[in-house]
Amino acid sequence: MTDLDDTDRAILRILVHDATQSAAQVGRAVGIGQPAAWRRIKRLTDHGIIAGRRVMLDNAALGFGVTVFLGIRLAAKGRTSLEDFERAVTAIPEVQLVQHVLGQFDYRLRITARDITDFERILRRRIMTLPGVGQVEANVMLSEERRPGPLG
Amino acid sequence: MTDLDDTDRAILRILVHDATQSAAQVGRAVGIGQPAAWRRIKRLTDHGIIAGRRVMLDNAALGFGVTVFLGIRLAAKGRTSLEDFERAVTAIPEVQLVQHVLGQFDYRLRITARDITDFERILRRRIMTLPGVGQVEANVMLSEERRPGPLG
DNA sequence: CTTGAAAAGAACTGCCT
DNA sequence: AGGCAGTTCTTTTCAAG
Repeated sequence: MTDLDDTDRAILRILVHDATQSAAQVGRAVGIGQPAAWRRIKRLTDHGIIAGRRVMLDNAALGFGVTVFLGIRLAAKGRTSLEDFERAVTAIPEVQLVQHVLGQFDYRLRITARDITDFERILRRRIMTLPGVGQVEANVMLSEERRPGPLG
Repeated sequence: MTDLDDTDRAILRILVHDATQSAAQVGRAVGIGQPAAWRRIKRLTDHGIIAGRRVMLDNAALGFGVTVFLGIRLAAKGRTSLEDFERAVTAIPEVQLVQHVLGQFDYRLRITARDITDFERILRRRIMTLPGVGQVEANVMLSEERRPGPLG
């Protein structure tokens, strides 16, 4: 495992929040020069600690004002049913995130819909018809706040 | 609300997956030139549809191999208790995501821990001592798959 | 680690179809 | 809207302290 020092952690903290910053800006923020910052970022990327760069979309601005989290417990758990379920759930365009979990539920899904009516349509016609669905729990998201996480 | 055409949607689909691509590369992928692609990306950013750019971290590579989702129902729901709870939960470094939700639970938290022992420590000393916690449900994440979402 | 420099490429601008 | 050409900036690599 690669060991990171405080400077690496500071760099990650910045880039997780805003990856538009240049290596020079990041370097200035953490008290090192541009080449040093660049080398560190490259090392973190090469070692897979930085796993990728993505743009974040404003779902509301795209007309998808409703985000719902579903907890799904499968009725019949066989080896094949997990794969069947995953294949089917992956084909639903409104599903943003599929998490295989251990606990009260077997899967957690993040769904985006235009409005509650649209969500009901997705739930009835897409989710409830998935192979093997048992108990389904829904939580509508009101607000969300991302935190830096274990980096501090 | 800004209306997007198919080209805009194609651009977003690419950048949500990998934002390291240059405007020229994105343009080539959607069949337009570099300046046209750049102008579209800028417009999408200015209109807030692209809400930001972030690096994705590999929590496992950072030594945080365990991700747990907590559903939390507050015991006493008063006007102040929501704010007290949010303030306290925000101060826990292992909390990556705080979602205020409507449904069976009041909040959903994403927690990262080094291992299950570490998670138990966080749960007992940090989560269970939060102001107003009632019912707590935990799901340990096994795997996660992101999908393009409503864009296609 | 730093500074400085140079080459490549990406970002940005103005003009034209 | 898109394309072309040019300018400015960052990125990326180097040498040297």
